[in-house]
Amino acid sequence: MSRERVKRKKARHDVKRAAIFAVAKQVFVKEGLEGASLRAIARACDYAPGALYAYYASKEEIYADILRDSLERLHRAAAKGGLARDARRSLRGVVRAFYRFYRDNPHDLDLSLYIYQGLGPRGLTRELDEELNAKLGVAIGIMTAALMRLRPRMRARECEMHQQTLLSGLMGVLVLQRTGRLSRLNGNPDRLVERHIDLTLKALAP
Amino acid sequence: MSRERVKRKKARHDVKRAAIFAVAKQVFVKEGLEGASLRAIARACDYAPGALYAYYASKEEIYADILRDSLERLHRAAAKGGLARDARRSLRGVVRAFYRFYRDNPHDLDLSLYIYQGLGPRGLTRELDEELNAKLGVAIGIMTAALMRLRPRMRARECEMHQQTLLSGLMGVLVLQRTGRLSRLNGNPDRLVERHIDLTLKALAP
Amino acid sequence: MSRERVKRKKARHDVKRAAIFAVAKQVFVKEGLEGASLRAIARACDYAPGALYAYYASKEEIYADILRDSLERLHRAAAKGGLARDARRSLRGVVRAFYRFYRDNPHDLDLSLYIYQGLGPRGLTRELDEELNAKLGVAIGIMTAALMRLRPRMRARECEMHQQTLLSGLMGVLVLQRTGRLSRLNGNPDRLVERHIDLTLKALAP
Amino acid sequence: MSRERVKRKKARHDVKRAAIFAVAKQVFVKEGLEGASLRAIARACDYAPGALYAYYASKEEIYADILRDSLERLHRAAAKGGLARDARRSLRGVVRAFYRFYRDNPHDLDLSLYIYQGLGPRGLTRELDEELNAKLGVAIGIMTAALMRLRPRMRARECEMHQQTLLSGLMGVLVLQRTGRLSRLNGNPDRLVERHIDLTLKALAP
DNA sequence: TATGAATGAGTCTTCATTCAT
DNA sequence: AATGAATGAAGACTCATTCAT
Repeated sequence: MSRERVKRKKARHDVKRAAIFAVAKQVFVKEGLEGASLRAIARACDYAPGALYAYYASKEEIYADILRDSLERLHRAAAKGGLARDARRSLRGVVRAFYRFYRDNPHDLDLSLYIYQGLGPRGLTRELDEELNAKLGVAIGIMTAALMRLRPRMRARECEMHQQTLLSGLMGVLVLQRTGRLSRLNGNPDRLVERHIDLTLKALAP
Repeated sequence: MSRERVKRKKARHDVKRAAIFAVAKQVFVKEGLEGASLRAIARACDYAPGALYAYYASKEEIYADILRDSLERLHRAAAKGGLARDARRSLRGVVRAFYRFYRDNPHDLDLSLYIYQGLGPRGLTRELDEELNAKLGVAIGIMTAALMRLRPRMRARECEMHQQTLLSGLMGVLVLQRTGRLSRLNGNPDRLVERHIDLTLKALAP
Repeated sequence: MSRERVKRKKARHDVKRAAIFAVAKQVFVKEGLEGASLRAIARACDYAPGALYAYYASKEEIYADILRDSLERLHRAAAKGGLARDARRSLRGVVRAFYRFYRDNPHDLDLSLYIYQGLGPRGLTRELDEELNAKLGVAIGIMTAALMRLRPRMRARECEMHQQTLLSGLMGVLVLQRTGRLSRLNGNPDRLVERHIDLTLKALAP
Repeated sequence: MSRERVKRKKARHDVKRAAIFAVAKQVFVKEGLEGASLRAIARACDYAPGALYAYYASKEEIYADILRDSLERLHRAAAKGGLARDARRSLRGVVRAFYRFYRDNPHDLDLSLYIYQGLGPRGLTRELDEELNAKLGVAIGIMTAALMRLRPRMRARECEMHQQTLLSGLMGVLVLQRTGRLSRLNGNPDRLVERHIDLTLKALAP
């Protein structure tokens, strides 16, 4: 077979894999992770269940792909959010980007919470787990960078604390919002996030 | 059948339902949500699977009962936590109680996050949702009370904001912890919660 | 529920389990062990596959039951075969019984060969394996007894050797017969077995 | 297409088929009969699964080829084993060779037992069976020859009996060994085979 | 000749739920 | 009130085989 043909075949494969991936993501968005079974995905693709195995070696691999994709989008969003020259604006930008990403893509939040439910990663391979955690680390690193720009001499310990305070704050807002609690309490999630940022900024540069 | 007999019958029924519930709770605590299948619960009760349907219309109803119970325990814990005379200590006590409850009963956290994902097969959830939210409101009210004691003249809006800031902070810590993120970040959940409290206290009474 | 009713229920259960067992044995005889899948058995029983799990906890348990039954019949046959007063006749009787059992129930031969195919017991639990091997040991013990009656002072080592020589001889005949080789070679299995017995008897009491 | 070209094509085809066969044999030796799926073989050949169908009409045909090959190797081994001048040594050599071949290639034993259980999906087996039995006949012929050398005037009937006695003896040892029974009985397969040979030799030349 | 996607039937097992008893 | 048998659908995954390319 000519190089050309091999390439085309590969391309066709990739296109189809991407299509499956897209459908899988939709299924997962519509049905939640538990509903996004191999069968369900296959059905949505008009495939027999076995057919998916030409593209993914296991269900977990599909999940991993979805999560990978999610983390990459998060990363991009955070990076873009932290571009501002001014350090304060940069930090605010990062945190907002983080927050908005999950606010606007609530299923990504579900995903990132669910996958680790139970005691640890459920079906994911050790390596995969590492890879995904690394990806998340990179995204969070952007927040660290913004913090350090704000106070270049800050000790690592302190920086970690601010970062975790912010992260937990915004995560809490997201979760309360996602589970419907915040509306019950008459709260405004956007404002709450700003509030968390303000508190940290005040603590950092009084 | 005489009224009396009907009553007794009802009483007997309730006792048994309570017994089933107690066992179900244990099973759920030991095995987590996924492991607490109807069959598992029935087995633990020394009942045949079908028998449970005399007391609960569906598996979801059992879950609902467990969640109800969870919120009640949370409520009690929060109330107890807020008993201190001193307003600051009282606030700190409430928040800590909230936090510790979920920290020490992580399955309750799972439960409270889970129930809102995937609505459950029946229409059940609408009314249930109302009831459960009301229960949660009561628990949170305790936090409100502590806040108001600290600054009696505070406007409702402001109070809500502080309350939500605290709540989101501690929820975020719990979620990060439960999903294993916090350990990755080298964080200490207890200290983080204290930090959130400190920030709010400082904002309230500088 | 009254004792009586419990008993009857148990009885009904046992009857059905026995029925399933009988069907499973037939399926296995007709289709071989590989063909005797849970589904196939269920189909033959006019059951949904899941229904069998009310009677057997796993496919392996069914297999085990079939094998157990086979070994028990073998044991009974061997015991009956060794009843003769005269030691020589007794030995001959045992060996013949052994041989005839498998000759007349060739599927039991398949079973006993298959189960241990591959490196070891395939899906059987350790305990089960032990149990079944013990059963076989008992059956073989009858042969040992007959040998010892023939030469009461024989050393254990020697006895073992005679026993194994006989056993391997008759097993070989069975296998050659079962795989169609013996007919090709114009051989008579019955006579061959007698020959093996004769050889051993001559060696024992010249 | 010219005759020449047709021939070359055929040759090419045969070469490739042989290559596939070689790989298949390796796979089968490494993984056993169950593990040697079409896909596994294709994978090992660096072929796509479908490609094999250009060379073999079905999986069963591959198995048949492997069995054919197995019998040929057995034949060669037996022939080589019977080369000794001295008739007794020659007989002993043949039997040992037979035994050792299967002892050292236990998968060949599995194969030769398996093929006759479950006829294979196609009608293939009828003719195949003929062919394979012929092959086996040749291998066994070597044993006959050695026997006849030992007692040139022996009647055919008697010779057959000795041959079958030996054959069944060694087959029985192999089967008992392969299924783990012999170790349970504390037996030594090599010694047992020698014993069978001894018994026959003694019967032949007292 | 070879590919590799796709099928369809198969593997065992678990589950919530129903229903005759 | 309680049983437990039974269903039917679902879970992930594998396989031999076919067929358009």
